[in-house]
Amino acid sequence: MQHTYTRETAAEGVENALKLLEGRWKLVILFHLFGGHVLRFSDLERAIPGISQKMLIQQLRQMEKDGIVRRIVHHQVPPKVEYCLTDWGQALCPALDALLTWAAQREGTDGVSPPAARRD
Amino acid sequence: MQHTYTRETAAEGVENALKLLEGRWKLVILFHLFGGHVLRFSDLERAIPGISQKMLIQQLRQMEKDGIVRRIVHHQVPPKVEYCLTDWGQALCPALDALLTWAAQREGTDGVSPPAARRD
DNA sequence: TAAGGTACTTACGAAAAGGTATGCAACACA
DNA sequence: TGTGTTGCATACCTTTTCGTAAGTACCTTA
Repeated sequence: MQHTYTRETAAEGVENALKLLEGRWKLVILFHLFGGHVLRFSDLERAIPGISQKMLIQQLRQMEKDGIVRRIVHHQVPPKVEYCLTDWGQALCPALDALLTWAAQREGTDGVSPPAARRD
Repeated sequence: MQHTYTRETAAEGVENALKLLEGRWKLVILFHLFGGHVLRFSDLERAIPGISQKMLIQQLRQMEKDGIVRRIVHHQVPPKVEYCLTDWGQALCPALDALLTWAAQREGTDGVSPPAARRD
């Protein structure tokens, strides 16, 4: 299958892709699930210091709705819910790798002299 | 040169890379400059319907500070300022392509049934 | 009967991002 | 002297995002 993009549709496509990854904590969660890891809610909570339950569930739910994360509910008491990546979620790896590679190229390619510290 | 990433540093690296691309209009601007295009402020303004001058200059300035965009000032009256990508900025192409490819894989890989329309 | 563990939900407020509107400096031209 | 062009800067407001804190449902165990 082949796609042809105009400037606008390409920009829109990437924007939509980025929207799925934006949001505080999403990438941290993703990288904890990469590699086929299956983690409980409380595992993630413990693994990611500083995150609140609200944020954790919020980001997980969005990624689930977006088809990146799979949610597995075990009907027990006390409750047990596990999270892992979908195949499509796992397929993110090479794309993120490309970004990482690009970021690493920063020094040496161009005459970007200042350290360019962003103020957020 | 080789990097080894932990879950955390990889997530942080990607986060930092994404921060450079986040922000309304940035990708649209980028895709207008890809291919070595050199555009004036007013060209971009006209090329991107809906953008305000404030947003345009704001995003351009950030990308300039981040080393993605180069700003060329011609001291004339009326003023003439041109914008183009740095080499590093151009190097973004393959990474964005990887994202586009990933996004296009959505259907067919996994059992993501609903169209998953995001409410923004 | 009370305490505890798990996976959430909800209310509230601060901060950041984004949009609209207006102003300004410099000079050329009429 | 007044008007027009270009590339911004600034003030103000709305919307979205993020963080904190508290509460809930369910059943188990002491």
